[in-house]
Amino acid sequence: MNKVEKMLDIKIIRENIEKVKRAMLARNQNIDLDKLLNLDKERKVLVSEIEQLRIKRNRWSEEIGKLKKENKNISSYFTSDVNALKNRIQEQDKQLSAVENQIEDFLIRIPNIPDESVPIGKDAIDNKIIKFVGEPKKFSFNPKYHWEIGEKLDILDFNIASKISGSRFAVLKNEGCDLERAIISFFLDIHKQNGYKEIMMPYLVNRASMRGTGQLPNLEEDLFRCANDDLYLIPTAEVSVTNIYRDCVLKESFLPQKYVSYSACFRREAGSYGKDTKGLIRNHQFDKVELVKFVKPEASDEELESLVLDAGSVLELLKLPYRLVLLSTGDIGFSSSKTYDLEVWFAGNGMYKEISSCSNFKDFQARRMNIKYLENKKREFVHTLNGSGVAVGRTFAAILENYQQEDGSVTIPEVLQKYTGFGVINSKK
RNA sequence: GGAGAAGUGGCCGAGUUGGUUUAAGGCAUCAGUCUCGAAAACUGAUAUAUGGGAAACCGUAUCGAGGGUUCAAAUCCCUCCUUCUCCGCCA
Repeated sequence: MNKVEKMLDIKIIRENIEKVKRAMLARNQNIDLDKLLNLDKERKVLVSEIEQLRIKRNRWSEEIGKLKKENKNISSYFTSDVNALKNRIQEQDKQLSAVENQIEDFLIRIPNIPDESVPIGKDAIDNKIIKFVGEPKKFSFNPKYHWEIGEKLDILDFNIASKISGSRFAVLKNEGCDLERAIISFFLDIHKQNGYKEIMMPYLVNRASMRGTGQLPNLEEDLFRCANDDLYLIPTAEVSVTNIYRDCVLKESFLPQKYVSYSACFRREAGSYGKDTKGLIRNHQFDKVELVKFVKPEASDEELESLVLDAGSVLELLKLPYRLVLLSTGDIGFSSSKTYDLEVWFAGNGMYKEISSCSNFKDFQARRMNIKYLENKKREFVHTLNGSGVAVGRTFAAILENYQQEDGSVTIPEVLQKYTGFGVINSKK
């Protein structure tokens, strides 16, 4: 299987070398593609040499087999040539697998090619704001940060969290628990109404799954790993859900498949030491409702747009102001071809912050995972997409900040009240 | 964690003394014959990847994964994975 995956990938690079080079440049990636192509040529030569040797060997063996069946003397066939042939094949085979390993190592680290509609840019500064939805509320007082509000209401506790686990963890208490569960249920219900099937997946996955969606090998340092069992904690339900169809051939009529999945997510947040150290924004463990789609290639552009609408719909229903941003080539993730971020308004900071990331991976993940479908009796790779629908912890925080009242209480968005059973969280003090 | 059994093509299932076996047989699917039409029956086709070729076609690899023995492995040896059964332990 791995060999298949390699060769298909390299075929595309071989045939579109200039395009791939430009794409890597746009991503600020320094990958020696010429070296890769040389390895590819080397591979080709070795393969055909080995094939020639095998043809010889197979004919020879066949001959011996025939004679043996007829009980004829075969000793004359065992000349030193036969052994030489065998040894030669073994040697060449070793060389080949060394070359293939090098190619594999190259390919697995090459990111996806950005879609043509993605703005070229160095980083987040070159992202393009598409639209604003809803308007930030004007406060007659100085709005507080969500962790201040939450601790005062005794629904968040970071002291206990750091004692039990360390920094970047949160403990939810009292109505905080209700609110968290309410948000999760609300998200799931809305997305199910929009045609997504709910699924609950394992939080621990193997290496192959992480490679499939593209977290490995490059993002290893941002993953929690259980060394004894060589399992990883998922940084997003995307990993478990997208891998459902790894090594599968789907019927055309089966597509599109749309899933919604709640999960806890785990991230080491290596390299973000200074950022968002307080509150719920950047924790090692957080809840998220994820949307995942498997679609036919010609549908994926459109499916990304509808995915963005589906993610945005829950924010609109919660009446949380947000803006939609198209990420530049310098800011999109490793596996993605095109990504929109939804950034929700945080009244405390007075800024928009990411609450959902919706991506079209095209066939990038499908190639890694070998997910195909039958198109006119031919097998083609599916396209995969996913997006948060949306991050639960950040929604919790956004509600606190946007719905805070001057007296320190927080009102609950109307659509959530049937889930929480209450309309306001008051201070107990 | 301990003991045992098994993993073959879309599915079922042969193969177990290594040798014209990519793999019998059945089911399913597709096409054709027959029929007014259908069923039945009959005939034929039906894996994937990759290399060569305009094509017909030819080659190579693949019988859970990886490695080994051999001129030759689905068949022998080693490691790993998965599933099932029994025991133990815990929810």
